[in-house]
Amino acid sequence: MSSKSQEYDDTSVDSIFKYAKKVINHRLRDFVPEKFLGTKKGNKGNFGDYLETYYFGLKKNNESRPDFPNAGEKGLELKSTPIKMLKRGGFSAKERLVLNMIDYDSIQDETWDESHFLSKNELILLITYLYEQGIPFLDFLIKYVSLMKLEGTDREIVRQDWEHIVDKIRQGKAHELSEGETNYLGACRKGWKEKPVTYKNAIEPAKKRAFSFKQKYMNSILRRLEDSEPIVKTISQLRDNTFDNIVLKRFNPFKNLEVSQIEKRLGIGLNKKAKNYYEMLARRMMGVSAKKIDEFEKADITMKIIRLKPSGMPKESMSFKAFDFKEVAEQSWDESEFSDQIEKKFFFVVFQINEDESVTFKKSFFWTMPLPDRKEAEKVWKKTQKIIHEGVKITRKDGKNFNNLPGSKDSPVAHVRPHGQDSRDVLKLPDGRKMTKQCFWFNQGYIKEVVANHKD
DNA sequence: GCATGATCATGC
DNA sequence: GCATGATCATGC
Repeated sequence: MSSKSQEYDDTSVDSIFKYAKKVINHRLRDFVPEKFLGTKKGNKGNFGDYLETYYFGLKKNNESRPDFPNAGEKGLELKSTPIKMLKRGGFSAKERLVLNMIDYDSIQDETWDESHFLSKNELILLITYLYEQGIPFLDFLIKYVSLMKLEGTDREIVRQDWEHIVDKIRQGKAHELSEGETNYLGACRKGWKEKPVTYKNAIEPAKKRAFSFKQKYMNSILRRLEDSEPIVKTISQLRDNTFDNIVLKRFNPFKNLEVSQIEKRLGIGLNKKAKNYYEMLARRMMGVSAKKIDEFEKADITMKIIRLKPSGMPKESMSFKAFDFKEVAEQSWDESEFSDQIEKKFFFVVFQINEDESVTFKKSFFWTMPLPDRKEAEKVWKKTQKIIHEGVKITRKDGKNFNNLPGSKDSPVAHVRPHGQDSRDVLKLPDGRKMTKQCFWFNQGYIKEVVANHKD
């Protein structure tokens, strides 16, 4: 066992993954012992070698088994891959991910399910780092650590690629192989210095090749890793426009457009049934396809979707995070989560439900809650705290739970209502009883007012 | 499995 | 059409 054997359990994928994640935002230099620093130049394989040796404590070997043979069902393979920064901002995969060498002889007897390829590459621990020209590989910043499992339609297309390559080899035509004839999995040249080799059924000797995930495929993997993306991609945009204005302007072309028209214009097809449909749509309208908006994350801006009924009344109240009864009981208003949440900057994206049930984009605007309204919310919170102290009255009727926490009639601004997976999703009250999880909500009427008061 | 934002369902 | 309890879809 290696000196790193204390750090993780090499039979557990979870344990290895957890240990691996600690390298995010670090550089190899942080882990490599002093005496091994500066001995080598930026040689290609070095990043991976150093990572295996000095961080994971693995002995370099030429075995064809995965790097962690005992982890999971088929083992876990460790791979590292570079990405590069694009001039227009954002990142892309720098190169293909080279996998195992193709053995032209033995592969002819393999089936996909029993293939050496699959046994080695079904589950990969992928370490993604930022390549920068002119700096030593020891200083490349590690950006992502992810488990890359070959599954779903990707797996099927890779299988078809694999079958295609193997067929060609069985026909003795390995020398004709090119990367372009397959989709995600390519047979790339490897060991170009070496002479072409001959093999069973060969029509003529063929250059050595390895399986690889194509660069474009690695790009798609990268897209899945990047969970946030900025709205503003270049600095020049910010020279004569504020960030807020740039965001608002993005929505201009969609004003009063029906949502399917918006999708059409954006060239996308979103799942209309998803509960986050409008949130996804709003993000795409801003030119962001990642799950999170970089600037909103950094500025702690809360984006909320509002759908107005024809009457102008929001279709729903606005929910916040479920609260912990004990926390509300013990905290002061100033340290409460709700006071934190409502002091944030909000970004509202408003859609209008029309009489014919079509939905159009109406407007978007930034908003902070005025102090008098925050005072009112404070009252609701304090009332909630008082009721929790006194013991919430819970009754059951028609199979439903009812309680005496502040309702929407008790305040023009906010109320308390359940917010859980279902009625079995409960939390403990300070007195030990259990109650359906609850959260604070902005009243529909209050949101209506906020939207109506906003002049554009 | 759970947290979260969002939405559904029902009674009055 | 509102008030309120309950639940869904997604992401991690």
